[in-house]
Amino acid sequence: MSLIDQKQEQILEAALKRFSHFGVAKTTMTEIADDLLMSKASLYYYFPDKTALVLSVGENILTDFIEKQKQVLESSNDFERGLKDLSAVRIGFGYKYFMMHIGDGQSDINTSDPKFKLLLDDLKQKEIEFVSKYIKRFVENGLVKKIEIQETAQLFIDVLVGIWIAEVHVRNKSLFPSEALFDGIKIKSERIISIFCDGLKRN
Amino acid sequence: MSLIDQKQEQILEAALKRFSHFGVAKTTMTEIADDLLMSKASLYYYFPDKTALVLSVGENILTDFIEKQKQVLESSNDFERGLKDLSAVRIGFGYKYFMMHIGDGQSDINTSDPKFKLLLDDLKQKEIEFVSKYIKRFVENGLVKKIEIQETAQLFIDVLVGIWIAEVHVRNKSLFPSEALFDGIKIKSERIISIFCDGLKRN
DNA sequence: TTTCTGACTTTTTAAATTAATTAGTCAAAT
DNA sequence: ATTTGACTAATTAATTTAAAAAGTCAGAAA
Repeated sequence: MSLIDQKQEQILEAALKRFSHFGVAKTTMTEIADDLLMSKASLYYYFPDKTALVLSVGENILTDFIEKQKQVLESSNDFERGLKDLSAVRIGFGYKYFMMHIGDGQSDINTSDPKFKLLLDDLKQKEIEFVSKYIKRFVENGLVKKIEIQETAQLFIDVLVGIWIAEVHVRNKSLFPSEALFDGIKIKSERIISIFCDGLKRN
Repeated sequence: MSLIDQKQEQILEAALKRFSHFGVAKTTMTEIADDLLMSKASLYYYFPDKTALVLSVGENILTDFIEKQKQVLESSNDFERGLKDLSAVRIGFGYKYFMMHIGDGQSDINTSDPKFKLLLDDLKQKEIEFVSKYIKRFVENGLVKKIEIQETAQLFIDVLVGIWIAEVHVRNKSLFPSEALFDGIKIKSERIISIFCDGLKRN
């Protein structure tokens, strides 16, 4: 890894800490520079602007997010268990990066920026991809009905997102999320997953 | 119906028109009075303040909302069809009264007002009640598994609300809802309802 | 030559001030 | 008992001002 890459890594790390704690809007470039004992101007030597930095941090998180979800599904042989574990991973990430409000509308991040749109579209596409792949395995297994796999995968994710947003948006009036909120999301998600899986079972 | 009640009805009617069209915040008491060719002071003779008027309109809508949903379920003998029709009623209301943003967070209405909370809590309770009653019929029929009925009813509603909010909140960037948005909600809701029903079917 | 910085300018956001609108009241009239 | 014009009080919107943050650059340090 080149020296310049190393420096960028350090910056990304420092930025991530602040972003995930305080959100993007409440984090200034000066603060990040100070954390690293460097000048703000140096920061701008490694990243052309704040957006690029945010985007880079976002990419890292989403790559990790996708990877963890893939792993969980690939290592699961129990259809329902796998989807519940997937849900747990998603909720874990949501909790960890809650302050960044990635892709939930009330975002710090300028979601209208086409670069962010691209990132989120890519996320969505990949999610549908690996969930589809997972479902396909169990269809071929004969454990799951022959269904429109892509549509079902999409629907599954939509339902998880729906429960997430509904809970955060409607119940969570207190700006900061509580443990209880996430527990609630987890329980509800698992319940619907159970029924969902039963609904897909081959009779 | 007494004269005073008649006047109140007229006012409620005029208020509803404005509210559902422009939202509560963008409707002034003067406008409502003008629509009725009466003075604002007269309005205040019949309603103590704007909140009371809004609350009264809200009550009417929610009563109607509950009633229509009940009817649909009571007159259905096909489990899945009934729930899909229920969904259609809900989406219809959501479309009609979208500008009022009833109970979706970004509300015009001061949802922290305990009187509104009461109204929405009551709605929720009644919804769980009639969906539970509906499910119970089919459990007793033997067409649906023996399950935790109340929890399942609640979950069902949560899923519909989730899909609704997720679509409106994430996809609908354009303040005003499009027909396409509601079509999307309808399609997704119906898909998940199908799987949901299959998941609850007795084998 | 590559990396870094202090001092700077520009842009954005927040706070304070002012103006306009709206909610709500009331004495008097119908 | 009901209605209203003329009023005040409270909220909201627009404008201005001040502060903070983003972003630049000539030149120093490695």
